[in-house]
Amino acid sequence: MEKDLKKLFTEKGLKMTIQRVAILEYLMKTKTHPSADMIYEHISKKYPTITLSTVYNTLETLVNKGIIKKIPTFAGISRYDADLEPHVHLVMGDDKNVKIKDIYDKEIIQQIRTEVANKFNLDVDDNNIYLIIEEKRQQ
Amino acid sequence: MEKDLKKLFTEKGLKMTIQRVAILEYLMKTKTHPSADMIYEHISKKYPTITLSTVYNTLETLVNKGIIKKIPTFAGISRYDADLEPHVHLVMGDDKNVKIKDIYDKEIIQQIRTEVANKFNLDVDDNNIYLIIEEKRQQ
DNA sequence: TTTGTAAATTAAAAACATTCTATTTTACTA
DNA sequence: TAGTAAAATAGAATGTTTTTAATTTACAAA
Repeated sequence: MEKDLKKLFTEKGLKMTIQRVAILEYLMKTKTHPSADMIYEHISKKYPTITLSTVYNTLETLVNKGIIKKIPTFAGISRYDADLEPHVHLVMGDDKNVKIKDIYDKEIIQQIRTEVANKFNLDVDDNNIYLIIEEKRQQ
Repeated sequence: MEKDLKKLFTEKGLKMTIQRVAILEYLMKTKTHPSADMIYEHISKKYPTITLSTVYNTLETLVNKGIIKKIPTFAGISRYDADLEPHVHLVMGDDKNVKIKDIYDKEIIQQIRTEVANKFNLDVDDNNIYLIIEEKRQQ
């Protein structure tokens, strides 16, 4: 598995560092779509010298290289996902409690793509679609 | 028209102030889905004493009272809309250039609601749906 | 295996949008 | 018209993310 990561990093022109491996492996293992801070909290238990800057920088690099996905939320805090299988992110909840679900249903994805995206002449990947559903506000 | 606003504010238990009227009227007039800062820039030309805090506070109040909508984006900057006609917000572009389009097509809205929202047992209004399509990243 | 160097990590500061606090001002009721 | 609760203001504070400058590291080439 480490070999696979080595290959992946090399292909993308990235050096393989302890920090990058730790972050990517954690993201690949979890299904919680963690934030940068959540990732930092988790990783720093094993690697106490890692900094939050590194986590942010690493995530940005991995996103730009197409290795992971950055998920927008209404709470102003991005979440991350290493699952590149085509799927739609459904973001729900409220500012204090963001909930993210994955929609793998190909029909739904296809419908959204053809009915909405293509209507506006957009060239989108299946996994660049985020559906944000805000819960009703009080009063 | 001012009478209508007076009625609206009173109904919602809000005092009608110059600032609130200016902000709401601007939002009702424009179709640009402006950010708090854009609204501040526009309003402050006519009312130079208004502050950015007031714009934020007012927007928050209007959102909580259901008078306007707050639109999340991937750029970490919220945008606002006074159009309460049921429609879906399609958020596109990139961090530096957010583009928002309105989808009024009832069929599309209904499809997203029934196919996606109801599948997850969500009780959503038609205009609480935000579809964020991220453009492909470089490299 | 060692060395050179570009790339990555670090710590800290800065940037940015947004919220909060304490004070002053205002809208509206009586 | 005066009293009062609500709103606006100025400025500080917050929280997330980015940037900067210095140190450390990965890895290619000798």
